[in-house]
Amino acid sequence: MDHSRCENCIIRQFNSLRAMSKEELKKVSDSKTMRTVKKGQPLFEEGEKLNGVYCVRAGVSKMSKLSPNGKDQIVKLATKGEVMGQRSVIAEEHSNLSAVAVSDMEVCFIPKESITSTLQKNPNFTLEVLRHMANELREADDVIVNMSQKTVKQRIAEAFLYLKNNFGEDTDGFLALTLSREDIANVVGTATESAIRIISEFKKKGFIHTSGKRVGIQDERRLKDLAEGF
Amino acid sequence: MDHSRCENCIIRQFNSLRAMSKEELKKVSDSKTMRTVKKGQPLFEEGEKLNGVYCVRAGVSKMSKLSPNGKDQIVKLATKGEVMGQRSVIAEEHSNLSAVAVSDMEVCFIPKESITSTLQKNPNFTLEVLRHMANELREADDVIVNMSQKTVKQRIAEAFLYLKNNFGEDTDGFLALTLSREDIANVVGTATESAIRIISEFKKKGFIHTSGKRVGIQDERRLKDLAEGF
DNA sequence: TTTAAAAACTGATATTTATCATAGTCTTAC
DNA sequence: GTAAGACTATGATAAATATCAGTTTTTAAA
Repeated sequence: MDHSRCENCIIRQFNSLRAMSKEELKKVSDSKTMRTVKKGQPLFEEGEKLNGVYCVRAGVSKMSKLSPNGKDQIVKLATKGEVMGQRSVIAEEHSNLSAVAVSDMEVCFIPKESITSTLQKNPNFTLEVLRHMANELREADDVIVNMSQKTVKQRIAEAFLYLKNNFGEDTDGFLALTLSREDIANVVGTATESAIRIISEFKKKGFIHTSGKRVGIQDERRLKDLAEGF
Repeated sequence: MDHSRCENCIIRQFNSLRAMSKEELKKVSDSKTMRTVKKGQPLFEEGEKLNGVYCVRAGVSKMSKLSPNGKDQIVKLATKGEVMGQRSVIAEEHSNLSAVAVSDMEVCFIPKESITSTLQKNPNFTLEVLRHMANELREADDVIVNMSQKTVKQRIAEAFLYLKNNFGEDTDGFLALTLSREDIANVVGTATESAIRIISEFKKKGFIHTSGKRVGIQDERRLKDLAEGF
């Protein structure tokens, strides 16, 4: 079985492409191009016109927005199954976010015609995309609330729990996805030094253990309590 | 012409209901119920199961989420044309937000069956809803970035400009939508006292003028500069 | 119109977070 | 293996924001 064909791709089950028909998938598969992206490399930039979407087969990308003062707010981490750029293609806008790989990635680029034509013809697909987007919108609402109601300490605790739940741990008990301190700061929206300070504090208190930039969770219970405000 | 019928309702042009067919609109119109909501009254609560959506004909509602510490973050102000509760109905979830009128409202309650059945049958409608939601998602991303990268002062300046652009001014030169200081604080995610202090400062500097809780914009240029970080 | 309640305001202070400076520690490319 | 550059770490300080306590003003109900 040719796993480079969308028809046979398991990843599809995680996203709205599962609502496509066999024929539609064949067309997508014929038009798509595979691409590997090394850690640190960009997939696309804020303001760029996207001619298609990126379906993530492996690895993780940060999606962020740069501010005039040089800070880069990470809005979302896109991982296996995620279709990046979908929002911009649907709204027919230039991208509102930049995407940069935070680990080596394997992605499929799907030209936007494949997507938009299926949106016109297959109501099941459209509905499936709509459901996905409804979920993303709730998640975004939650982030807004967290940003405004939780302290930096709580947000960092939450970020570590999120990383564990979504990307798991390696065999040594460290979080499988290692982010730089700067990226962690940009996820929770604080200064890099503040993030580092709080990470040190968590380590001293025995919530986590670290080795270089790697972080492992030691006391999930207390991290959770902190994140929830006890 | 009967303006209580959706077919003849102008408001429809502002939202995804414009993609409905004549027959679908008739069905919606037969199943809907009109309701007035006084300022301060709730439309629905966070966690509530919504049996339909609310189409706003007049007035404004705040959509917010309560945190354990008692703060209420306002995520969105819904106004004429907005279809409230759509996200929850599509995702088949209980509402993630509460809705409370901030001015006297007139809304139409549309049972969810009218919406979901049209979503199944009319791809144009589904696509239209999808486009709307793609826009809401970008707006939510923008709020996240503002929350984390701008100071409270900048966010309050922005809020006043937003209120002017979206709701206009009355004949006396005050913002047509008057929010309490507490609501303003909850929009920008700060303590009520902090918001009041900054509003006083804006007044002293001549950016705005006030009368009771009402606020009027005096120097839009400088407010804009402040909001953008100059 | 009076009056009680709610909302707006102000000051003092505490806490949180950012900024600047500098030192140590990892990587990575040669 | 080592040197340069990038990242992590920590201290000192400044700035932003929250909290608490109280006063004044506004609003709305009797």
